[in-house]
Amino acid sequence: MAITIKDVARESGVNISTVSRALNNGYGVNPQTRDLVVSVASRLNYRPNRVARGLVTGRSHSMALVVSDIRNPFFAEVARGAADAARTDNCDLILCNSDLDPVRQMEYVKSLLEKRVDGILMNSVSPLSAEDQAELVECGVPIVLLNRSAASKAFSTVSADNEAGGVLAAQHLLKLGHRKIAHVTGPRQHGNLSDRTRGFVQTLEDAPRPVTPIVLHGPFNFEGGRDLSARLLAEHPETTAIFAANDVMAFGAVRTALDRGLRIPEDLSLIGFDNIEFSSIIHPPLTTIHQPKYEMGQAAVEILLRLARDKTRRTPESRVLGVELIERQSCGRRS
Amino acid sequence: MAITIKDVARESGVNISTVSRALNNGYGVNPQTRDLVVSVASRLNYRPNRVARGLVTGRSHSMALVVSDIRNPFFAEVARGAADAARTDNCDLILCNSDLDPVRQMEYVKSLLEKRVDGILMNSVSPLSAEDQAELVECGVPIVLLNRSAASKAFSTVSADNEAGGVLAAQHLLKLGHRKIAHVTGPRQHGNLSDRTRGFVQTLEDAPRPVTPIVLHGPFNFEGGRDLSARLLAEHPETTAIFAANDVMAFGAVRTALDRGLRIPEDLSLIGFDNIEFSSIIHPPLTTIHQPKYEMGQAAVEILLRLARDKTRRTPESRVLGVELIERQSCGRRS
DNA sequence: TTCATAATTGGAAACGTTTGCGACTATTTT
DNA sequence: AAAATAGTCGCAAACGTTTCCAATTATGAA
Repeated sequence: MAITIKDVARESGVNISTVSRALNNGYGVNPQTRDLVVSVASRLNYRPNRVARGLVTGRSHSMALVVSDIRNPFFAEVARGAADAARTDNCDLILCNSDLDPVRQMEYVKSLLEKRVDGILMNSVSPLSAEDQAELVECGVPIVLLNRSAASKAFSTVSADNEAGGVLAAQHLLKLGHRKIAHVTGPRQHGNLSDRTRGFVQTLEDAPRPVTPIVLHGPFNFEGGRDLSARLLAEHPETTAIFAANDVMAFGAVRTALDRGLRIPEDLSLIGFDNIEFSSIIHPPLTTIHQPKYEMGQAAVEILLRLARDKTRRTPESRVLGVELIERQSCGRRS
Repeated sequence: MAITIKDVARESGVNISTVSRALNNGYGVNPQTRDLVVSVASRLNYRPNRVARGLVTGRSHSMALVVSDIRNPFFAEVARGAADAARTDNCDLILCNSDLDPVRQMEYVKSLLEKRVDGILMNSVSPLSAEDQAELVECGVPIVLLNRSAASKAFSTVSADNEAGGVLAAQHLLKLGHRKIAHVTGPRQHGNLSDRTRGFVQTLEDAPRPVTPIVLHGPFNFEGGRDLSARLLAEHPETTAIFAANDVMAFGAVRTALDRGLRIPEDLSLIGFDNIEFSSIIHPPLTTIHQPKYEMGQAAVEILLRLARDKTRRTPESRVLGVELIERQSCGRRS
């Protein structure tokens, strides 16, 4: 059996309450007995039982991260930021994959509530029914949503400045002299994607010499990028630049370009969004809009930590983090 | 405050022990009162406090995954498999990133022990000192190591059949008629890498017309693959095929080939190891040895789960999972 | 020296469960 | 009809902490 606070108390000839005080804050206990207790504890190799502590303090010192799939490099990066931030407060991070399945997501949340997690960082609540969402805001545990700034005001949110990213992409293409511009993106109802699209389209239309881009919606993945850009180039071969709503869709566009014998960036310019690691590895290295993924995870648990401490006034907090244009070699100049 | 078993007991007019029995196994309690209790519990929206339960049962229903970095796609896939397997037993998965730093790794482990996790799935113990390793085997919590079959017999292990993967790669290249073959891999002391190397080299040397490959060691990442193959091709331009010890190194070799104006697979054949998602996305799609990453994560927590249940005879268990050649378009025929 | 005060410690309740044991009732057996 | 048995259920201890409160001791001021 593991050794407990009682063993330490017996061995040092004091009461367990003294042991507890000596080992925790150390305040209000005689330095001598404190030293004694500490030495006995380390000699016995005592490790406090954190679940017992959690029972009385009400804090479990764990956070949860509910994403659609950790295999998505975007979420992996967020997870790393979140885990590192949690570690600074001795919290650990529970990983849940929902595949955006509402049932699974609620199952996870309920299980997490039973575990009394101190906070939950969630990918999305949009697939959830209104009742489920209401239950989430009522359940009492702090929740922050990722990249869902448009969602209910009841939740805290952390997101990248998606609209600004769209603007950056448009400006870059404009500056390079492009006039035949297209945009391939995910499903229409996708909140932060439409922010990107809005910033992009608006900027093109507000330009001194306005451009109206072609916008295509489809699956938010490699195949979507590949197929959408194939359709696009078949119908509009005059297109000189494509802005993809994320890097993986851009990779799909690269594949299509290669299949059609187009050179990048000579024949076709490509710009992505996310700046995942493989954007710099692929050929040609992809010009893209950098999202501060690691920092988003970090910021999210910082908010969660704050909310967990102030059990009183828990006003939701929202942060939007800046994005950045990363120029690599997939965009070329047009006269 | 959250509502507890006492509230349910009071509301249904029975003792808390009856509530507990009714809600758990349900055995030994009158079907009528059972139904009553269940309905009251759901009406009050009662959620059992799992930390209180954990305190008495001694099981926390959580597992931990300690990897070097979740951003490595290999580990992300393992994590997904582990999380899914854990979910089947209502366990959840705590994610820890060690960066292979021994200090951080031990900190994490100690923290996990305090949390009374039911098991730990670990990337590696090799950076740990002998005392630390001894402490791990002594601590009483089941541990399974990933891809470290050569490690101490005291731990359970799950690994891919690395040697067979090396054999497969060699056979494939031989079959395509290659005679000038090289192998770029990670640092020399890396256990499972040397398994791959051994299988590869042995097979080439044992062939009817034996081949002695050039073997280069370097950093186990993109830059390593890029630089090693650059050096290789500078010194041995006659090389027609390279086996990289993982896909990311292979991507580095692709970059080098492109830089030198070599076509893949016409001028240079490439074969990787891992079969991460981007292997099929990159151009040309990479021929590689598939590791069952998801299944490895799954198998690991299955072992952990079994070990957690049988607190008695805890004999370490080892499983090695098969690998598979995935033929894509980065390897060509030589006459 | 005496009293007030501060510092240190112990006792015990509490956190929310599970579970062994005994008591009581209903059912069956002889 | 009495005894044995099975089915229900309540009581209370236990899990390992933290923390409030009271008790004791040491310290300083008057």
